[in-house]
Amino acid sequence: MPLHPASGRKRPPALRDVAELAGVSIKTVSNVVNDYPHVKDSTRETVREAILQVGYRPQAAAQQLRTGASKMITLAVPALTFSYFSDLAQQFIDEAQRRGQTVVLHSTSGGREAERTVLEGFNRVVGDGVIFNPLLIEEEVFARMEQTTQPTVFIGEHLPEKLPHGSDYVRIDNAAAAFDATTHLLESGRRRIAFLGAIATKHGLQPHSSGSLRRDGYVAALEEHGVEPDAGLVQAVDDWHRHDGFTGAQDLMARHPDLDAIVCGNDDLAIGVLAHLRRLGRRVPQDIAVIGYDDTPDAPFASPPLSTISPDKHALAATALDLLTERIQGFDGPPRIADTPYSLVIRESTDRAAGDHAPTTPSSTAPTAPTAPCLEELPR
Amino acid sequence: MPLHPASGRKRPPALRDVAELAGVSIKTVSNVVNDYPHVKDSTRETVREAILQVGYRPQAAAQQLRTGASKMITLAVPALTFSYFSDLAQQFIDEAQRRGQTVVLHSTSGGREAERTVLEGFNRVVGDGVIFNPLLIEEEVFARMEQTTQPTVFIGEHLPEKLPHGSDYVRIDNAAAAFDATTHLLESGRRRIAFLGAIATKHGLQPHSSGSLRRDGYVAALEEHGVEPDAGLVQAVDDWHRHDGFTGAQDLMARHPDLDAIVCGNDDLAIGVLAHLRRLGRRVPQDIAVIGYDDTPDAPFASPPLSTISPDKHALAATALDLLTERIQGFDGPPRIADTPYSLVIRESTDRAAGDHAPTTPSSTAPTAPTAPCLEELPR
DNA sequence: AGCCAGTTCTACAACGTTGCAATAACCTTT
DNA sequence: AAAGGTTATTGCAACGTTGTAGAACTGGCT
Repeated sequence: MPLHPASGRKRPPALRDVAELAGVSIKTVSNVVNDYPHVKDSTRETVREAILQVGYRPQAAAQQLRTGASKMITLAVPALTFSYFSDLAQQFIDEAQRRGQTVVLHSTSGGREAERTVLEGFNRVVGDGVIFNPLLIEEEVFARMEQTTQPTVFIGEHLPEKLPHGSDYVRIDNAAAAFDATTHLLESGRRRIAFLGAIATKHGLQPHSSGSLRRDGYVAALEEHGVEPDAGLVQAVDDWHRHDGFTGAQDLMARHPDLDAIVCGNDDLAIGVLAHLRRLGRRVPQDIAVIGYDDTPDAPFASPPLSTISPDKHALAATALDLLTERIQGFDGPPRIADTPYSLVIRESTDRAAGDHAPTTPSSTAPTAPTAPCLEELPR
Repeated sequence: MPLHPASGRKRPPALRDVAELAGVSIKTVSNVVNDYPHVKDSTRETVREAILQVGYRPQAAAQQLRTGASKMITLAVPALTFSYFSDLAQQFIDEAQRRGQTVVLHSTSGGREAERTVLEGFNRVVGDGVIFNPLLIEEEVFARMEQTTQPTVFIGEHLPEKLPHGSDYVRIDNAAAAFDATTHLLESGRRRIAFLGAIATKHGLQPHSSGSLRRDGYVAALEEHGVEPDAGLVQAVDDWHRHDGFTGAQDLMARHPDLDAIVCGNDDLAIGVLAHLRRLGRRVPQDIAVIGYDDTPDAPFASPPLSTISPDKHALAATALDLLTERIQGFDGPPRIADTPYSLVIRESTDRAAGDHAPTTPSSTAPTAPTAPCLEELPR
């Protein structure tokens, strides 16, 4: 029972222990482990046995120290309690696993300090690069950064004017998506359309947050269709949880009982909105339409099933990992920006003819879910 | 621009670089970084400046190699697309962050192979210990394991007869919780109570899965109240997603239109069930009661708000980390089993008098959610 | 001056791994 | 039987860090 010199704890088996047992050099064992071709078959066999016998497994730390690469990447998102981020995290984990990488997960829990820590490279180096979805961090903090301290890919909507050197950015064109969502409502005849989701918090308004971008798309669509935007129809919320949707709808409906549609900043908000409308006795979609954003797993099971913008999370994850990998492998060009596709998913919550047809397949993103004998339409 | 000898990539600043700039020894810099007390104030200052100037950050890998500890722990769960697991993961991340630890997240995505990989210690050592929530792994695989290859804490319900040496187990008494849930229904006068959630898949039935334990509690409660359990009222499902709840309810209601309550294996299933009942025009809770398990963030926003078993996820995470930390610090006693509390949360879906009172506060688990000016009751 | 007790700083070694270069063993071919 | 080539194996050094032990100072006391 060998002890670690510094800690006094049991030391896990190392190459040395295998080598001793197999009667070969440490390097030979290393060669076997790494499938180096020039090893005699008989030796390889002996070593393999010894490995099993002592239960050897390579120490990632030593490999990283020696090779300079850890095959680990850090993913920093606000909080897994948002279904959008837990879905997204799952995509990253799967995609990384496919590439032989391991994901270290950091949650900034929406705290500005936590985000700054991420941006400044944490307090220690762990992993080869970072994928970071900021929410709150101020633009000026970005601006001050001349360059990143390790390969970094930003995701999300918090676009700074100028990315730090050494970083890339993968986004979804939020304004365009919100434009499409709003256009869909306009084309189905809605005219009094509210927007729920501008963030006005104790922290002050976020100029580049997804809320503002989506609102811009909403406004643009109205203008394009000759509908005068009304600032009173843009409802601020404290946060983007279901709960905020509920109270937001409360405010909105009290002030504007004549609304015939609400564009929501995300699905969680929309689900809260639906809950309030149900309470008011407003029928969705007959009296009022509701559309969300994110296509969370809840959306098809909301009552009624929720129309929404469905970002291609898989493409987002894959693209971000591609860019990050290039950075890790030494690419040192200027910051790149990649746009990722999205689609408009129309379900019952915006479909006036609902209940008559609409065989919508809920798009399940769960990896193990069967391909769905599925749920056609759900009554409200 | 120093290159890494083995990879040819840029080498991040190390203690050496700081030492050179500050004109002191490497060890002195190390002492400053680690707040060793016997350092002259002036020296400390010089070194601090040099650290900032070169942008030094400690390399976790080298620390781990030297000290034998990485301050990282691995969390392996089936999939973050289940709200239960994303909530739980968030709890672990927060709690670990509070203890200065970082979480490496593995997703087994329900695959048996992936789970076996976790159990066998992955292919390389990363982090100081593992928290593992198995779903599918066979009991015999556990039984064969004499001892774990690194400190391990199991969570979840898949209790093997005998834990491997070096591991602990934190669980929630599933049978008791399901017993309580069922008793609640019985006491409010329900008699034709079905159970949805036994897993019967291509993989075969899972003897120790949470589904079976919960079913056992359900059966026990019926017996205790003199209600004859009816095997026909136990409905198997392929998986535990909302979708499966929908189709499961379909089967169940077709065969037993007279049901007056359904106990669901988890909240996602229950939400699917609610969707189907709405479609059938059954009123919940007047005609039929539905109760879930997990208290996911959706539950209070379901229509109607869902009664459920609320496991104390925070206690679960904290306990698991406590036990794991003890193992990491050298505790080598026999396997321990810890039970974690749960509570029965009664919302509208099981409350016959619903709509009249019931000022239920949705228990939001989101870290940033305000303490709720809240949603009283929601109409169905 | 000489000595001790503290404080401040440093040299060394080792953690487990792998790239490099060198050696040793083995076959061919002359 | 020696030269040349290929295959198999190995020793060395270094990645960045920190525990240990000890050296070099400082100041206060006899």
